[in-house]
Amino acid sequence: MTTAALIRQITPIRNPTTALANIGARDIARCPTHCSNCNLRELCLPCGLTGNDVARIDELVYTRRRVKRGESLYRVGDKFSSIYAVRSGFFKSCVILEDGRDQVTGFCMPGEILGMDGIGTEEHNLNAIALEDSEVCVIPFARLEEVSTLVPGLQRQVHKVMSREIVRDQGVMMLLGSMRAEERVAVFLLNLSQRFVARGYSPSEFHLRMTREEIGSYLGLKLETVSRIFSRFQEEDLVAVQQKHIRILDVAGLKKLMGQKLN
Amino acid sequence: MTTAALIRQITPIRNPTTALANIGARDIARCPTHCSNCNLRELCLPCGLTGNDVARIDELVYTRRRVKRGESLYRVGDKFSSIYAVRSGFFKSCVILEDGRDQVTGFCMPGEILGMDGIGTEEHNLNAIALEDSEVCVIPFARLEEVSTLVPGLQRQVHKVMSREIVRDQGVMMLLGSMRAEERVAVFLLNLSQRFVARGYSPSEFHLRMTREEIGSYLGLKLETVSRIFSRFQEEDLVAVQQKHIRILDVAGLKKLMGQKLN
DNA sequence: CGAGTGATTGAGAAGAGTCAAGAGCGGTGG
DNA sequence: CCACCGCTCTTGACTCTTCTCAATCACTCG
Repeated sequence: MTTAALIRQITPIRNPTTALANIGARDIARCPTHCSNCNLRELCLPCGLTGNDVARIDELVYTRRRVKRGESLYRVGDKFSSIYAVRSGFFKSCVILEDGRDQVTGFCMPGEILGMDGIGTEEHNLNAIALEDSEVCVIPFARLEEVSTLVPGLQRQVHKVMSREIVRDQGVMMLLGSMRAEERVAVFLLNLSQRFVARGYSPSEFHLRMTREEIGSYLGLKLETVSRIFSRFQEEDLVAVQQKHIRILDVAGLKKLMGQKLN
Repeated sequence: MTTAALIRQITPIRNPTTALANIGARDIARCPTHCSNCNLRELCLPCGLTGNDVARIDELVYTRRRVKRGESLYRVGDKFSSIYAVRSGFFKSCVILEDGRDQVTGFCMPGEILGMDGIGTEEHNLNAIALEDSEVCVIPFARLEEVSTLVPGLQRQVHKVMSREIVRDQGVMMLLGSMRAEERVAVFLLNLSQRFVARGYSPSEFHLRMTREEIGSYLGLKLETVSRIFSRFQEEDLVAVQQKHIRILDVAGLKKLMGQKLN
């Protein structure tokens, strides 16, 4: 990466503002960046905290950072200093093996936290790459730890967020370890749907931000297999697929595909 | 990511070099229950803490619990109250789907931490089952959090342990998502070997505590496939397998198996 | 409008799964 | 001590899912 690109990337946004899932740049400049005003707060780090404690987070989260589509928020080996709350946009995290194999380990949407892979080793173990122009709130982890010692509720919340990440990963292990291709794709779609609902979007109709190849990588399948399964689902009237646009027609049908497993 | 990193990664606690020389089960049984005296302290929760801070953990960890082979330390749905440090023995963690599928999500050996799957939801999301008669130190999590607010080093350590668990899981996702059966088994063996070394055991000769079926479940393979691959490795003089007794003959050869297929 | 990605589809190959038989090991009880 | 049982492991033959390779189509962007 060039220094210029690096500088652009780490340039903080000076005038913090309120979070609305799809506000334009002009609006951003106008509103303050405070968790207490952010409409993602119920999904994000402050979730479950009371007004007072949220105010303590406000002190922490004063920087934002934009990441253009295709650029990375951080890369393997980068020094770890902060975790990030996605404000808008969409990310994938992935590792690249020396032989070139690239494994997507997760997708991240607004209100979700990125970067916890770096805490243990003090450098990042994953790449986080924007799948569309995105914006994140930068949460300096050392300061978060400091404030956590003063605000037990916040400490607890940090632990919960990390624990959920562990449980989530183990869900993916289950998916990769014991499900057939059809089931994997069904789980993937249903999971996306759920996450969109939680953000106030339609549960049944959405745009995939990632390519078939990225989906395949995440699910441990080849892109052709993903494509074939989308086609098969379409034939069976479970979903309507048009390139990246997905409409889920039969949630029950998709769920039935996977024995019983509900996430 | 390097192959070495991957092998390391699926190890729960990346230990800091200080290998412990030949601790046997008998020695462990003799020492009083204090982290500061424990042979495993360099691998376990206190790893990296100074004498003073370790003393604070001593106050926390006053209970131990024995778990007989085949019994569970905790089960899905149990109320979460503590995390556990394995003192002796061997555990697997697994989830069981309604349709009977059973996915092993990890194996846990002395010095490693179990139970962090429960923090987020306040109940456990996994089953932890002893593969041999085992003993764990019980660490009440609420008290750990309290003490953490007073001892920044400890808070940091808790975060590191959790983060490593996240990174470990992502290593397993990589394994399940993009490796062929042979590679998976090779990584599995090399990883076990590393973890035994860190505990002062032979890197090349050890007993598998788990069945072929459990290995298969963990690696996303059927038990027959695991068995066949062991046989193939034996034919190629990479390892000597006799039921559960494993001798690794050619570490380099096993490592070479990984990364032969480009994507 | 054309170039370049990304997506779909087909045919054939390969890897892993399934089913089944039998061997090895360890414990139990006659 | 031996025979038997139950469990785990090994091996073979066959099946089937998923991958690979390749051709073609669909969109997007300049």
